[in-house]
Amino acid sequence: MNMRDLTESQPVAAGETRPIDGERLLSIAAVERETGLSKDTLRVWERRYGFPTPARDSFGERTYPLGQVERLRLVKRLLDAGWRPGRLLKMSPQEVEALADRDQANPAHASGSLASPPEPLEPFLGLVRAHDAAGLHRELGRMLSRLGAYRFVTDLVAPLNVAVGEAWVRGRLEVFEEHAYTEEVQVVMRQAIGQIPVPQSAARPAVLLSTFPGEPHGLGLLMVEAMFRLEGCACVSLGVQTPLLDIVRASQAHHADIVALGFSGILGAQQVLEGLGDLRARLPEAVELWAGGSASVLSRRPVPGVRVVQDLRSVAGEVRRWRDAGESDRIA
Amino acid sequence: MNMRDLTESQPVAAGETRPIDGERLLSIAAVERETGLSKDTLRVWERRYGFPTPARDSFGERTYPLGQVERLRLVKRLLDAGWRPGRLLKMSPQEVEALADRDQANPAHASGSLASPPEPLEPFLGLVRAHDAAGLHRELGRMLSRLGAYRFVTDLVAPLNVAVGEAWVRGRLEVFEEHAYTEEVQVVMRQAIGQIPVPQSAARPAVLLSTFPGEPHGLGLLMVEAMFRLEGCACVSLGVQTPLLDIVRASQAHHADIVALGFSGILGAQQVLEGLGDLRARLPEAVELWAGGSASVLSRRPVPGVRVVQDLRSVAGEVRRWRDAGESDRIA
DNA sequence: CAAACTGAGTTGTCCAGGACAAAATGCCTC
DNA sequence: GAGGCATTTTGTCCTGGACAACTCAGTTTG
Repeated sequence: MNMRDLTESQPVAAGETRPIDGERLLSIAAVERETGLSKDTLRVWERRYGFPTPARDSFGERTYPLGQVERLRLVKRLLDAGWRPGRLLKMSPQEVEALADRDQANPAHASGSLASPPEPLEPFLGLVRAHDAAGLHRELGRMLSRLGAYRFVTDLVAPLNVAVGEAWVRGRLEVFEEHAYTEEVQVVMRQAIGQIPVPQSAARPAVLLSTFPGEPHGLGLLMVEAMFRLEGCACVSLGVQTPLLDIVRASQAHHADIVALGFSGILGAQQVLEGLGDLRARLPEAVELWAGGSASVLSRRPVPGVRVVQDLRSVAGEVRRWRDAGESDRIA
Repeated sequence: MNMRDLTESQPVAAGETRPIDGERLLSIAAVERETGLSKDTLRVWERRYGFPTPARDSFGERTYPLGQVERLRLVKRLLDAGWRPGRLLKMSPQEVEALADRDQANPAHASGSLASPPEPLEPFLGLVRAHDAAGLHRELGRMLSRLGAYRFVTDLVAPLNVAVGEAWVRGRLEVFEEHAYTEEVQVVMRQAIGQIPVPQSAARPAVLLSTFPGEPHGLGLLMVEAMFRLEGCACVSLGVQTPLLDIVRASQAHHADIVALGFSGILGAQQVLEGLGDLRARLPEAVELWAGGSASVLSRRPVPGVRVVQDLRSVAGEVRRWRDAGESDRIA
């Protein structure tokens, strides 16, 4: 049993093809889970680009060696960074890896970041890389106390998320490191929300928060929730991945004035636009539909009747607008 | 635009087939998202059982009317409760609905619940049904203070989860109600964990917590985390849905002694067993692999080298066992 | 010179219908 | 009833074709 080989040394050795005797091979379903690439995509890549090249088991079903799965994960990462599969899959594994290392290489999505970040982020990234969960927790808690909930969210967590996301697409961070980071930040974010005074029960606007199915990123949701709470809104969060029909029902049940959805960019452009359009048509006109998050589709192609809130800081102003506008035409 | 029809009246009218002019139809991908049934399954049901019967758009692609999606959601719910599709799909919509209402109807999975629940659950279920998120939060917080973290988890949250799960399969609770409940309980659970004193940094055993991809249920994870923390273990949670390979890497990076995974029963039996076997083979022998949760596969078919922890209460004993056994053969 | 258009190439998803392992069920024996 | 064996059920995987949606480079227009 070459358990050692698989667990100990992990030199991100992409591109090995040999199905070593005794090596555990992955089914196409397993590869879908590990990489996030759909079965359809995996099959069509094989047909078109000649990669991956899974072996077949005794039933004629695809079995992927670990090395190819690693390479697929790398390709997926670059795909998310704006590269196109046709080019990546024609390159040799070495070339692809070199590409991932280069910094400004990303063809699209040139990060027009702020000139000077409001708070230094490096110490926190260092803790993530050092796998010091307790330390990260401690330091985040300290910053929350120092900055207060509002500035903690806008000046630290938001830019930190961007930095972590960028580090990830550049291969500076492993998936599990990003997971551990997200978890720790969530804990402190909930703490931050918990220390905001609870508004009176019938506070308005009443906000319903969630994400679409397939969108597992809940951190952005927590950040907006903090913003809404700081403005004295009544918030109900459904957590992530609520089916569309249930969002509609929940908005009725909770008498929501605003339905706020988060988008991280994982969902395809079409899914986002179709979903928002669909939801818009199913919600009463009086209920506002807000969409936010890092997904670039939102700003590129506006959906009628959907308010795009890119910056967390603008939530306050938008809530004020809602309240000002409301006095006249709302009766309830 | 018959927006009204779609948003206002929701008589759970299953089984209507007419594609009303102007009604928004769903693509197969959208139905997959709404129902949780895979595209393959939807197509094969259509072929075999004659339901659903989607219309086709101008490109020849399936378009599902809302009524059929509702019926599919109902069928999915009964499927999870132990019924078989062949029978459900041959029945008329009315028969299926009647089935959902009946109580002890469930053919398999007869809930062998405890004789007397330690705490009365009805008040909490009432708050869930009344969509009183703030009230639920308040009452849970009160119970946390009254019972302390340990009894809060074992005597209230755990049975409450079971009750909510049962109410859901019986159609007593909507999906969004379950989402709102889960979210609120999570908040209080994190609060509960936060009030447990932090162990010294090098505390042992070091526990890594997560779930497999496809397993989005994170509440159980929080409950075990509370149990571990109460025993003075060092916990690192990766949140839900971590790819297998990343669980392995994380366990190395965090020097985990125990990898604990949660299973809610959403994942298929095969996926669970294959995943656990695979992970077992990839983890060093010294690292223990614990599996818990409501998934029935765990108890039915044990995986060699995987410790099944069904009851939250037994975590304490198991940790003690680990510590006792450790003195002799562990060096580090 | 920017903005709008156009056409070629790329890419993910959808389709049909066949196949089969894994799981569940029913049947038979002890 | 408990335990082994045949049968049915059921989800997933297969092939290979099709095409809408998207990207991008080149061109025209205001």
